[in-house]
Amino acid sequence: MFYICSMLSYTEENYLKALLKLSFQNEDKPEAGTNEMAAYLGVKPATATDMLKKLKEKELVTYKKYGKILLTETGKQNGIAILRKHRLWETFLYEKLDFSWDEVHEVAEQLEHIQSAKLVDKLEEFLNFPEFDPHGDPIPKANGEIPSIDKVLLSELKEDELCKVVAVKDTSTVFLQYLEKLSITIGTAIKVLERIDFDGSLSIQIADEEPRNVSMKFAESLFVKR
Amino acid sequence: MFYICSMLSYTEENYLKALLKLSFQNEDKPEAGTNEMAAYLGVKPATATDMLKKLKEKELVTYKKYGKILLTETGKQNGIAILRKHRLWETFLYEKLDFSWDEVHEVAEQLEHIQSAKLVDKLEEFLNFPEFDPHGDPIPKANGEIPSIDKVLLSELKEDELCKVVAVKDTSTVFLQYLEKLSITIGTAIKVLERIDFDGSLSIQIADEEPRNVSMKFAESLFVKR
DNA sequence: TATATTTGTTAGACTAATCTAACTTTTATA
DNA sequence: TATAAAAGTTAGATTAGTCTAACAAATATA
Repeated sequence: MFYICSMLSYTEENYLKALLKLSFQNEDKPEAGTNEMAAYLGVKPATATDMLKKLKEKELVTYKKYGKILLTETGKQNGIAILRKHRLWETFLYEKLDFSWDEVHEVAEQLEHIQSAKLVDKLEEFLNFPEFDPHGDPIPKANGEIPSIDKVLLSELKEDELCKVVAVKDTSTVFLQYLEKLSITIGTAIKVLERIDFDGSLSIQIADEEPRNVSMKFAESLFVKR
Repeated sequence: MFYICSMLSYTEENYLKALLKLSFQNEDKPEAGTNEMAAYLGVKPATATDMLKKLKEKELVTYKKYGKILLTETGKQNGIAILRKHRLWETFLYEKLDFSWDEVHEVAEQLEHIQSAKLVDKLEEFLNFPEFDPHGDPIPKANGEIPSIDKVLLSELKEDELCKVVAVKDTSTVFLQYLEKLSITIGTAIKVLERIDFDGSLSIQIADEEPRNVSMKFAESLFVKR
């Protein structure tokens, strides 16, 4: 039962991670299409086709011509290992090196490809076995387990409900910087004061501040816990 | 006066670093030959020739057919920037993640290629602006300056001289593990008790321990300060 | 100094990852 | 259901880094 193969290229690792992320996005059916993959990775569909054939050869994905792509168990475990590294490095950058919320991703994209089992495990220990990264996403354990947490979108709450921010759904720089401007971070308390049916926007109270209105798009980008 | 170009490939960076290291080795004339480079990098001479042409195009080295290779000022500054990253990461691994003396190099070889000016500077700050890495080698500053230190080889000392270990010349695993076995680390005090002319070996006292004999090869692999 | 040895270069080929352009299959829709 | 649109594939080319084998230049040595 040894799933993690270390002889993957930088690029192969990225394809596996992309596939894993896409499978999280479409929870019900964790498959992806060639164009979807290509768009996600910023390459042309032709390129993705070639790579997918290669990953199939290595038994990391199941795939046949014109069909959907699915990770095999081995492919999934390898993807999870990369995600684990990514999120541990993000946590390191944020907590130890004072990187801001929106700066960590880009550097972690590079760091996640460093090959050293010892490094990952020591880093995890150094960070005190964190369960969630700076964006609130769960950090897979060494055995591949992924911590889970109850969370709903802010947009799902009813009037007068109280909650705490647990994660961001949208990790774009522009959204993260907006959150920073609003002093919203993981753990911030929010109360829904009013729901505006007209456009789906919400009037909310952030911590103890003055009420403020946020758009439906905003409310659909933030995960909270009731 | 901006020397550091960030558009260097992983491989190009390695060639620059190798050239820099070779130039330290032959202090008097900091040039290198094609075969020397190739051997150092573990590639064939033909490969090195191609790469050197490319580096010449980019004005990182001066080089002409059948001639010696020399770093330009830009090439040197880029090499120093990589060395800086390498040694800072080694320090991080050793001090914060409990890696041993002989484990840090391999992982730092990978980490040194991460591209992020902010990361390097923040890491340096996090480590409290160390001047020397775990092997006692100087860590270049952000401006390219390299801290210097008085050091001589243990083999140069006379009988009855006292010294402290400041760096290792040989960083091979087998030597580092031997040092660990002898409880020698940076800062350890050593007294030369006797020089054996026959084979250049020394009788030394390490800290407060019992006298012990070490070979000439050993004494020529350790840097100390009187 | 003539020749052998060492050092370095060139030419041609390979692999991984990418592209474009043309083609094929699947799916959606009129 | 016929056809247009979307999705996916193939073929052929490109680039970076590497190799081997054959060759050329420089250096060492008899």
